[in-house]
Amino acid sequence: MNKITLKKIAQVFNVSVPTVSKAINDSHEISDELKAKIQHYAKENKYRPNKLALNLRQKKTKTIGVVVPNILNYFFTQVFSGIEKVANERGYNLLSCISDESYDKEVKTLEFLGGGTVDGIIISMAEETQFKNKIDHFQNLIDERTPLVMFDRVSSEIECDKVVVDDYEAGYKTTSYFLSTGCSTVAVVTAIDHSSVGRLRVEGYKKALHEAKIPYDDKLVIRLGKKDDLELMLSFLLNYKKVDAIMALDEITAVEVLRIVKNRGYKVPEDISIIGFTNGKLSRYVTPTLTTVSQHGTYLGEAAANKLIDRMEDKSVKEFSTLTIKTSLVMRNSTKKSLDH
Amino acid sequence: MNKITLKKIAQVFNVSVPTVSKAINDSHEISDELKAKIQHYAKENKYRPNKLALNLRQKKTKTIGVVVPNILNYFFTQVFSGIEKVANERGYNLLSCISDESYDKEVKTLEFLGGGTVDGIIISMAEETQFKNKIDHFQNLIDERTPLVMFDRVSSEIECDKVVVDDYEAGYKTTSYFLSTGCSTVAVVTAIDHSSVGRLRVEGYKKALHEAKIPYDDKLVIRLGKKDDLELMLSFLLNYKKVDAIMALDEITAVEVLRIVKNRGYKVPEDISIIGFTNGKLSRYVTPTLTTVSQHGTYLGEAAANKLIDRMEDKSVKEFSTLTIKTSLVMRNSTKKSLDH
DNA sequence: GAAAGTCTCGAAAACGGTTTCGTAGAATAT
DNA sequence: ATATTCTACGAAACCGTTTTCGAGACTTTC
Repeated sequence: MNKITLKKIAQVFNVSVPTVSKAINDSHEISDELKAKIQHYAKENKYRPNKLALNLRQKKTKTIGVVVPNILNYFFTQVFSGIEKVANERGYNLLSCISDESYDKEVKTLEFLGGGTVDGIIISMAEETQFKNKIDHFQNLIDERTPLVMFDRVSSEIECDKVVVDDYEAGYKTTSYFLSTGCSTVAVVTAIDHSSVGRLRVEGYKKALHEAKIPYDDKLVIRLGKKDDLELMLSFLLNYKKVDAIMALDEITAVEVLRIVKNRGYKVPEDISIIGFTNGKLSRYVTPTLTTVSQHGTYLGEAAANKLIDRMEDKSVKEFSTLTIKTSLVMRNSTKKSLDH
Repeated sequence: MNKITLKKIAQVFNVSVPTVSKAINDSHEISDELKAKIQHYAKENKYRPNKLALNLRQKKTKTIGVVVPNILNYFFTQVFSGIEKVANERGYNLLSCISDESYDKEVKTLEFLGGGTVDGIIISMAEETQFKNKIDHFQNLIDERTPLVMFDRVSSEIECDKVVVDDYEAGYKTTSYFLSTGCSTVAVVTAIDHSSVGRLRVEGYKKALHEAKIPYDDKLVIRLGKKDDLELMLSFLLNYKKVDAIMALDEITAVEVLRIVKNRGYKVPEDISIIGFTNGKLSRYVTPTLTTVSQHGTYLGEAAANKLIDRMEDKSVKEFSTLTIKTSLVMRNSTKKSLDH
């Protein structure tokens, strides 16, 4: 009373397994009469070939594994939908996993995906992994010859294809924009200072300050740990100096900063301008709506998927490459108009 | 230069494949000396057993397929994390897919998951599937004897385990609460009127009205299609009658309603109270913060996963059952205080 | 009427493992 | 010295499928 297989059908008709296989696949080798009988029986009994056996035989699964750190982040859902679009178009299935920002889960997930389950993997590193800088599990994948594409949160020590956001330029562009609207004291709030992404944004910020001949003041950069209280740290900041612009390195932080700043009686953007990273839904619905940095997640996802599939399908050993995607500012109401022009 | 297999190792040491297998699995049948050599070589060359082969042999994958309609909906991400928690605890992997509310994708996804790829499936129907009421693909799964648990958006025509939210009671409770705060004209905005979930909430709404001896007025229920303009329909509603409470059946709609109502000069909750379904992030960050119906997604996910694993592991044919989970109101600032008590 | 083609099927091998069973030789017991 | 038990490995079967090849039966051809 278990699942139906070729063998069972073969027994029913008293023929061999290969014959049934060929009949079902409409091979010319089998007589029309027998084919008709077998096909009818197969349909009747809802025969479905066993995927595992098929994949084992063909040595491929037509499936891509995608590992994202979390799905509460709008950027990742965007990337994901980009990957999905391309995968669909090019005939691949997606097996998506969430590392939940945890190193252990990431390791377990990659162990699961490796060893034949998928043909290739697209991944963005978990926060904890970047923090610990443990990358053996990626190297294992490479050693196993599983094609790998890393995106956004990548490791420079792993040799593979990569797609990243130009976070350095984003930090630069955002800061410059603040300055062009007449702001002079730009602060940064980051909850991701241990990540390459966060650091690059701050580097860009420094560059913009430098160009404008504004001295860099480390006290203007709030680095939030897991248990730090944003409200408290922000009040220190506001007491420390008359800040008139804040760049928040993720969406939730941006929205929180907005709320706190408003609560304390500041007008946004008249007193303080705010720009948040990740152009998600929250930013569109808060009051005032937030100007954000769009990382073009969908496009990034598409690029990553194409890179991976290209490599999976073309075995010719090309050099690994890194694609850098520019960001753009989405203007809304938490910033003033630029004075330039 | 391809992946390393037992056969390759066997050739190196000039032994048989089973011997290598046993050596690697530390069987007592193999001499310590040979085991040491083989294990060392395997480690050195990063041997990893092929998952497909293993799964084919054991006839199980220790993997659960999860299909959610979308991940932009906070409720589903909650359910997902609940499923993940239990799956982890009980030693199962998760293979998560997104149907993107599309019938075709759902069919393709289930075809992918069926046929041995996973041991069991947890799914919530895509919007389009519910609309078209096509359920053959579910029946196929059942016929294949793949254990199936449906949650939230379920089909009454499919016989399987189910976990649902008590949407009827939720609609009732929400409406009753409005009335208890002194509201008298409660409207409903639904973008999901073709789904069982949406309809049940409206039924609950009707029951509450009936109990309060308020006649049901169909004009107070706005049913949004894909292309309908909420702003326009809402302005008709507000012109039609002096509405003082609005129940919105999903989070985005709730937030939109809030924005539109505020724009038109109404005070929330003084002039109009609002309650939204799905207790997500948006509701916490808009101004004023939104009172919402929490569907306890995480708990639901845990329950669904436990139900599925129980069935997968215990072959004794139990009756299918449906678990109904109660909602609760999360009080915030878009509603007035209850006059009761 | 023999040679050469079709047609239609089955046997065997392959994918990469695990498991059951058999067995040769060594070690132990009697 | 013979019977018995270990020890340490290999053979074979198996999971479910596809593919290559071979072969019998029947047709066609000259």
